Amino acid sequence: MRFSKMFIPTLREDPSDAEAVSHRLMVRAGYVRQLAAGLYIFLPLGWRVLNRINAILREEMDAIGAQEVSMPALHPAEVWQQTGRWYEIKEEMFRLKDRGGRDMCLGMTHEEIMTWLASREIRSYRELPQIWYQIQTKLRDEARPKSGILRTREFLMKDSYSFDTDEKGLEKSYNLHEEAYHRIFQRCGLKYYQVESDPGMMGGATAHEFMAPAAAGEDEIALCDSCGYAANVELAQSVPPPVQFEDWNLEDVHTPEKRTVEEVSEFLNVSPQYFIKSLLLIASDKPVLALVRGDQELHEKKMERIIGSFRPALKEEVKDILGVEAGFIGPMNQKVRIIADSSIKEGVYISGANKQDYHTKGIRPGVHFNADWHDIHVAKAGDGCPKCSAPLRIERCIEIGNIFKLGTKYSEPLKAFYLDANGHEKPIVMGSYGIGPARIAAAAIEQNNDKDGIIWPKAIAPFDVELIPLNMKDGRTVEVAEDIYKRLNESGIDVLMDDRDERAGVKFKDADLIGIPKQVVIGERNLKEGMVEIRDRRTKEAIKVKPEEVVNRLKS
RNA sequence: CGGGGCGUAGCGCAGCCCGGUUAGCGCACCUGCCUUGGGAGCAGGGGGUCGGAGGUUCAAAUCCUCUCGCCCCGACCA
Repeated sequence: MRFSKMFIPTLREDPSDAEAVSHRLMVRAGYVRQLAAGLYIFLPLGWRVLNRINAILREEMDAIGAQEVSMPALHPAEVWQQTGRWYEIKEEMFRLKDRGGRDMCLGMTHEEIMTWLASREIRSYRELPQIWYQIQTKLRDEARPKSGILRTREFLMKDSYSFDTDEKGLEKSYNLHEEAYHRIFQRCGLKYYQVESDPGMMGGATAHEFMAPAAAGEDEIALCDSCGYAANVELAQSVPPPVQFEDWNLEDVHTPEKRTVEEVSEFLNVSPQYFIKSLLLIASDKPVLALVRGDQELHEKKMERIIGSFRPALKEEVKDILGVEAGFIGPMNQKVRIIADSSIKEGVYISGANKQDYHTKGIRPGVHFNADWHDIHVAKAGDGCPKCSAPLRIERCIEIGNIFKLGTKYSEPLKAFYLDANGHEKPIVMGSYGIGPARIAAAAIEQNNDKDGIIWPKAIAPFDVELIPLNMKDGRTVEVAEDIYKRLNESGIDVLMDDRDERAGVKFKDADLIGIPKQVVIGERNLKEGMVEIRDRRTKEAIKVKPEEVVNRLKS
């Protein structure tokens, strides 16, 4: 491809509204343009990258026996009503009516439609297993689109769905995907982790996410370097650092105007881990008192799994229900239900005295109060690994893929049943597996860039090599460039030749910005000795070779 | 949906507080000369509903009200 014939609108300056590195560079290097919040146009370079990623996805999906299909983006409401998601999902779903007044929606995912298809077509265990996939646009009315193409309202997604006769079959399909995903992300040149994830509203029991570490990511994962434990912070467990307790006697201490753990801790000169933080929550109109250690935070998602949805109590509610101001509540002599973090089961603590301006010192859990014990704290860096106790690390990541065991959550309501060998009707056991190609691209940039621009991993770069004839007015330069261009094309190497009549500096800057991993520089200086230069975008190292050797050197 | 910020030429910005020539700068763009190994130089030129609507005023990019859009933080994220 010739640069002069390709639409590559590079920008000299950073776009003002781009924060994330990948966003900034994709706009600046001419890969994407923004149409509106969360809506992006992929320009020729960007589209090439996506297609390269998609080609890898197809190869690896096909390799595990998955079959590509094409699904409508517009869905009738009925299917979504049957699984109940029409009602569960709120503003996130784009809804509309057709001319006949029928309720429709834009597909945010395709469990319903895939299962609908299976329910109509799959009759017998002989037809199973099946894996169907699509690489198509999904639409979600995101509450907050952000970080360029990382979180958009319309996005490409590789979704696959497995259909099996039983759990064992599902296990197999799940493992096939797991392995395929490893191959995919490795081929894409990403650094990533596989972590345990929250199955959430997708239902089902087991789920994993594939996470690419990057500052622009929205997720945090807990990692143990010693045993390999890896989990999304949304569900990660941890053992807070142990505490050497004092043998305090039970007594009330005067703590005037000291309400937060920090304030009381400072006032009494006792570290926060000797405190019990008491938080009053309102769950479906019933108050619940949540207790975590003073140096820990309440994990709302974990709590929600125990008591259902809740909200923090208002100041007045605290007074009404507990009879004391929020800053002085504690676990003793409570009538409300208490859920306490397991990490405070042992020890001697300070907490609110349930009377104004007083805290109680010497509280022994199990002796002075009772509670339901659960893991309700947020795992943080330095906490002990739940498996091996080594200290955990927290890393910020971009979720690039996920795999879920759905079970029969969708097959039952949509009546996707098959007949087993004994003639019994059974629900198909399903799994669903997603990968976001644009997120792979963004993660690759986040992980591979320098002050000059993008440094693409080989497999997903828009081109394999950029040819840079420095002076298009020099006959010899053009002649040699054209010759190398022809040879590269003939040998199946994707090449972009910067044939613009621009100064050398412009071409170098653009080449570095665009980030094609190899550059071949043809300049008069080296041409005098009959040589051209092959440069590595990442290391900036250059080697001189004869023009006719370029193809072979690039192939090796 | 809560909090914050920003809308002035294609891009990046100044001007706005404290109203008053013809709305300015850099880059990009067009023409010519010149130049060709890291975003050159000189000369000339084109390009603006100052996000939109209403109001205050003799006079509004500037003050007031409303509204739309975008970004960031949080909530949310099937």
